[in-house]
Amino acid sequence: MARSIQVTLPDGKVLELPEGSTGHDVAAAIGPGLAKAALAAVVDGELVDLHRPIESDAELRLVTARDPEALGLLRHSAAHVLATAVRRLRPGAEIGFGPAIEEGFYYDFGVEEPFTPDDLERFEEEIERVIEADYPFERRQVTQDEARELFHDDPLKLERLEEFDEDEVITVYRDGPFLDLCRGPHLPSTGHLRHVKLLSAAGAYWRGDERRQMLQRIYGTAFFRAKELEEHLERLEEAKKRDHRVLGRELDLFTVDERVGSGLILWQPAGSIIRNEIEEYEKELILRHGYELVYTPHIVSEKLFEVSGHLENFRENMFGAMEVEGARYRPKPMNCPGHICIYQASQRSYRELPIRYAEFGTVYRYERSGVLHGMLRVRGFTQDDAHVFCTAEQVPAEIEALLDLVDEMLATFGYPYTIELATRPESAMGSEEVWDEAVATLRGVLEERGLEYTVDEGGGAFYGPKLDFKLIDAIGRRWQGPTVQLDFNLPERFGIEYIGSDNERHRPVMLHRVLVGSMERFIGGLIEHYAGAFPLWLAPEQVRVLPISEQFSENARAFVDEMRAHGIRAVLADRETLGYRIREAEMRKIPYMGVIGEREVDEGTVAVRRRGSGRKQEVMERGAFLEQLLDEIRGRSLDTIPDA
RNA sequence: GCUCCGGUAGCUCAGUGGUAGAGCGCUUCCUUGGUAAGGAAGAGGUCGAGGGUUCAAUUCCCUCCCGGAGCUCCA
Repeated sequence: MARSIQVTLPDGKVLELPEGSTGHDVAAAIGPGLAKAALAAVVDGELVDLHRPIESDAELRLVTARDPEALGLLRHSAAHVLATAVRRLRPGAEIGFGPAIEEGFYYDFGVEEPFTPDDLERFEEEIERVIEADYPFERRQVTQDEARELFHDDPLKLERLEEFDEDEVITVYRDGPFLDLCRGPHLPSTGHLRHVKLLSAAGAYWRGDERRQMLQRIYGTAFFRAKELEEHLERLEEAKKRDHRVLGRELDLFTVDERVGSGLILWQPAGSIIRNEIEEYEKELILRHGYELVYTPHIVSEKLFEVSGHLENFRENMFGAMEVEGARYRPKPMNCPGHICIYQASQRSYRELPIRYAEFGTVYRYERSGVLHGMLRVRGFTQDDAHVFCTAEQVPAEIEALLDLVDEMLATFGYPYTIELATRPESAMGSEEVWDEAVATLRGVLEERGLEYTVDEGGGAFYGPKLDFKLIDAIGRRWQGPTVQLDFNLPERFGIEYIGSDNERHRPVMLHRVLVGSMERFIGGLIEHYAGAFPLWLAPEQVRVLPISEQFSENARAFVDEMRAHGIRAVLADRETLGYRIREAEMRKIPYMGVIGEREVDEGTVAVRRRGSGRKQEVMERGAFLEQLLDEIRGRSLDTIPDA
């Protein structure tokens, strides 16, 4: 007779079951509905298979499709089922890794011939068959020797096996014909899978190492409900429609030209308006916050980068040197050394601190051709860079001020955000005490403000901890936003000093910070965030005035001129039919159309049609409309963003 | 940089071993239109670049350039 064990459920209820009972038994003991819905169990905090025997008294929670763990489980199992299908159709395929990832899953295969889109379709069909067969996922613990035998035909798995420690548990999972080295856990059987979709195939290095074999990776995703999969696919479609490269061309915002070079952005007039508005806004913002504007050159003597250490640490990202009269110059990859030189142009007193230098500094970095991507990843870009020199005591106040700045700025663009605190990495410079103190300072400011944040343990740069702000865009994607970085390195290297109240030399603390990061990346992201429909203050063309027929052109032109005199970017369009012009203006995502016909001329009004609002329109006094525009522009209102 | 896919008119794309097409856009003319495409005519291409095979290459082969999906890396 087996001994019995006590299983404590989340509601505190205790079940008495025979030793070796499984999560499934627990579910069955509670009710048949749950027995059907249960997918896995959390036993003493560990997520395990539903059919894993429970050896001793334990706390247990059952996982169903509704629990947050379930989706990962589903996708991991989907990866195995994909591999099952691929192995059936391509028996020779070597299997690599196949994890669940944020949006789905992937599996890497070593194959002679890369996969084609047709292959993906065939794999999807085969996946359906594997699901229908409803193979149970069977877990088995094996010895190193057994494992080697089982995977003797799978060199990639054998390599992975070598990395196991003596006492480490090795488990394999089987679903039907397919066996994989895997920690698990999995769904009870392949029949629990539903709504699996393969999305793409591309090369990926074995273990992410470019010196190793190139595998073929298949990406897919899976959901419990058809509707969720549908929505996910729609989101992908939506993202494609918002692609800043497509909108950038359609709206004439920016271009690249191979005669200029890869990764180098040419800002067309419409894009330049957006950039200029943002720069003007930010200048106003930071001058209000006590920054001073500086300018530094684009090319700099290489010696400066020897002092700064960039030549040592950042060389592979720097453009090559050019020689002038025997001296070597480099396009600058960062602005900090220049700002430090400005700091050092005179002797500094503690009375001057904090000193905050800001520059829209254009930097050039060599990026491998394969990583370039529209405006998001380029070789030349302009940072809204600033460096704060202050005393250690001033750091908390500086961080506080920065939090205000970030908050104000991100609200202006309509981005919610999250905060990450990155702490000391393995190879850090400076003593542990200095780091601990700095991290504690950052943490203290965040906590005093009651701000939520996550900690990226060991995610700091070698020279200091940082705060990262992540933006969340209109379709829920996360983007790198503002960062603040403490720097223990450059002040040392350059020997920066100030004279304290004690008349002694002291080393100031240096903060690096960016708000938008790079104009290119930020505006690229902004194009996608707004789907090209910029709020009025940023819109390259703010109002298009449409006379109903050419006989009203003159009257309409006068109104356009009046608006222009007030700094409003208004344009007259009187060529084609009214319907045509309205369509054109909608497609150009122009915030306002002003229609002028006989009635409007007689009454001195304008029929205002707002972007995206269809036939709804409002006939307004022209002066009132103009005032409304100016208010909306001055307030940098987000009102004209269509609902995402 | 690597793997795979691609490059034909300003844009989106069709097509072929015998030097090329559509839609949109552009130009001109007609139309003077009340809320998402009025009509007609026309211009526009060294079919990414170079080399090779061939009587003949935009088409087949090679190299390079550029772009895309990823890998790795980052603002």
